[in-house]
Amino acid sequence: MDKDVTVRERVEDYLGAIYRLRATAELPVPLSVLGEHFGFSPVSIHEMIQKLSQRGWITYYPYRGVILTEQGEAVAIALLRRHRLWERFLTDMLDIPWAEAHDIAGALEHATPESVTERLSTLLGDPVSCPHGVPIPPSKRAYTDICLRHVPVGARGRVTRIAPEFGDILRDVQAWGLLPGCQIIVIEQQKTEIIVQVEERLVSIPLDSANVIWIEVL
Amino acid sequence: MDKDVTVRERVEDYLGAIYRLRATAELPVPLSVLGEHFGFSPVSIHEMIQKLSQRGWITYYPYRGVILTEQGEAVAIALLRRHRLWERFLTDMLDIPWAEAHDIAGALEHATPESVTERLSTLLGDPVSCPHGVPIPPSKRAYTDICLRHVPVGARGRVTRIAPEFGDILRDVQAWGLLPGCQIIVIEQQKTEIIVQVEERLVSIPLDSANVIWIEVL
DNA sequence: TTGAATTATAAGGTATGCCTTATAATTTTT
DNA sequence: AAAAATTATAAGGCATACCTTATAATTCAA
Repeated sequence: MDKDVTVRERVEDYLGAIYRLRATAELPVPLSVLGEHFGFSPVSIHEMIQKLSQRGWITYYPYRGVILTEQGEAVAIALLRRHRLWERFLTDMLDIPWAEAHDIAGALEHATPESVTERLSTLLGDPVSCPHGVPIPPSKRAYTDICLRHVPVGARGRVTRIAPEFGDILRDVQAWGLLPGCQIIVIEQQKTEIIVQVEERLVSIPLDSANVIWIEVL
Repeated sequence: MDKDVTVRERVEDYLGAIYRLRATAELPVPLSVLGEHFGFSPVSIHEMIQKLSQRGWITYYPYRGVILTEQGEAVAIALLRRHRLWERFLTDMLDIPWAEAHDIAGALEHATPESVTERLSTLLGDPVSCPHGVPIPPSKRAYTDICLRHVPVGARGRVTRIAPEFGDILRDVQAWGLLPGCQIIVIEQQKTEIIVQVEERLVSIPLDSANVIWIEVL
């Protein structure tokens, strides 16, 4: 991996890698997979993961791996969008071979503000796939639910999905009566947990779990 | 000045700054001028200057200032060229205001390999000045041919190569009699095609094809 | 020529992401 | 249940460009 890279770039690269590695790896993405991808030592990966977790980009499940938070995913998706658009520009308008374009896009994507991204998309005719057919993420998220952690206190909503589902989360969700479809009200948000009203009961949900429960706010 | 910047980027920025500050400052450029430009402490500037000097980018005259070596100047000029070309791209093709374009170009310029620079220049019609009329340094490209699309009307030249060769281009080129070596005169340039005289015949060439036919102007 | 201003240098500090080595905690396999 | 493998954590290091403070060398101006 590059040696000469900015802090912000590294953060983006980590988030982007986690986003893409979801496809090939299980969820959450194990640190070992990240280590292999970057070619960094397990200790270094672990260190960086701690920081990303502290800063709210990812949720870290020790001995299991990481998943992106809503914000982390937004960063990763925006990055990927910039990447694909630059790829198209380089191949379509500058006739640069795809393999080379991929690497160059990997550098340009970190130097591209939102305004340029969207105008570039327009210039290219708003393409929906990269030169090899891989989809380009749209500029705005298509789905309308947000994860429970970010539902404001007092809001009412309906559980839409549990994702990613792993470990004991399904069992917990069932115990709490939080299956998809049921209505909830967020009562209180604390340091480590969120208090939610389900039917007539109050349930206390750890933040980690709140990260994988998705709500459509009503 | 930016805080989050790569080592290589910082080196380029120093060389670029020295190059530009020659205009306003005397020669050699005093470190105090550099310090003011970057907003860094004199000690930091001095430290960096030592390193640049050791690495052969600049010559340092203690108590006087610095001048670029031949290599250092080459780096600075190439950087400036990339900068100006990105500015033109951002303003001409993406309609981004110049002030903003300047800053964005300042980021993109560090992520742009030679190949992209030259193709970008071609795409823009090999402009010779930035959006505000400041000259764009020419590339010292080894090859002397330019692509047919940018050969001025009336000019005479010889076909040097077909690149990149793809699709049916070779067949078309043969049909037109435009094989490498043959002489041509550009008669007329239209929206979608270029009229070229080959031997005694007039040939109409689509712009797409004109992009891959390279001419040495005589 | 002498004093003031500028410039150079030395010494020590911060932050960051990477490294290695060693040990502890947990999970997985036998 | 015990052994093996994986994962986490602690401790100490490296490189880099910036910082401040303090002192030495040189230039410039009176």
